[in-house]
Amino acid sequence: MLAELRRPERTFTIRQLCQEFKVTPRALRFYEDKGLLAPSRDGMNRVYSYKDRARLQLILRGKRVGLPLAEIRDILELYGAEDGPVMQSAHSLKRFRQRISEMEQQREDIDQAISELKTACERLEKQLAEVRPDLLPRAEDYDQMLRARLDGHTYPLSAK
Amino acid sequence: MLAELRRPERTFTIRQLCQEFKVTPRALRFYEDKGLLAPSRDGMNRVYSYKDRARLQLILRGKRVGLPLAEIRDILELYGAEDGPVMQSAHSLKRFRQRISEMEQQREDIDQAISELKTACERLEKQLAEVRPDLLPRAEDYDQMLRARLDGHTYPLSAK
DNA sequence: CCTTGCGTTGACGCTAACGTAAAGGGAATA
DNA sequence: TATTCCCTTTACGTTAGCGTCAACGCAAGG
Repeated sequence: MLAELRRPERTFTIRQLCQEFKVTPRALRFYEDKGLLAPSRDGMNRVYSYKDRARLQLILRGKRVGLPLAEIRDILELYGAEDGPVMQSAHSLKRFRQRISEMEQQREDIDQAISELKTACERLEKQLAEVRPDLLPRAEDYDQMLRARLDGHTYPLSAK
Repeated sequence: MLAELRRPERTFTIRQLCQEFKVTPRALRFYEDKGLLAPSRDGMNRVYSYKDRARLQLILRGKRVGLPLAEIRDILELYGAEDGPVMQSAHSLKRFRQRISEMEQQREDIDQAISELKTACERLEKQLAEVRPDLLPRAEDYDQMLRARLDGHTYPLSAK
């Protein structure tokens, strides 16, 4: 009984999660409809637990790297199922390994794209500096650049 | 006149590019329709140059990292335009910088996802080893892994 | 001449991932 | 009591990115 006041006892309304993660209620209900979330209910209303919140984080991360919801759902199931028919697990294993190598490829693509976009931006900036120096990025923008850079590898928390 | 026989004189039919990059003619025409490609013509027929091929590579890479075609088109225009209205370039510059930091975020997400998927796979594999060792990956699968790794930067992946 | 094969341009179809009302329940507040 | 929120479900609308015919042109081969 004492152990239960840990912390993860907190729950969330749909609005709270939506504001925190910048998504719409429609999206959350949609994910639920597709089997990615399964919040409990208080009467009619949805009640999201800490675990649900964690799942939502995973869902959104999956989305950012371009996974379709169906894939994300499969991955989430993998996390929550030590059980289940083993044959299916064996099959999942293959697919996940494949996913991994795909994502490694994707990582390379991103690195490439980033560096190319960077050099292209520099070129554009130089050209702009010659013709219209007044249009160049100012303090405001550098501020944003710095924040991005610092958040990058100093604060592993980020997630916004 | 002598300089013109460099190499990039080679051209490609729509089929050739499609086979090389594992896309359909429909896709190429679609990209053209959306302003991402502009091959020359031999009568009615499309003739793709080396530059067109290069653009296609960029398009596909963009797709793999999750960029919408419209974004990719803008980026491609950035590469080919020293000219154009400067004001627009100034605006583009901001957007591209933003894109860059988005993609850096995306890179982190992918790294996270990869390592999580890897540990999940290992867990699953161990569990499988105890119950059904006969279902574990065999030579065949390693073969496929190797191929994936080697082909890595030659072939796209898609998710169909 | 006719088929085979690769090319073309519409035009309609389809899936994913939501957006956007429409219509209503239940609680708190004016 | 009436208004105001926040929640619910059902259902149709929308956008991106092609897939899939349909109908036709042209060139080579049998």
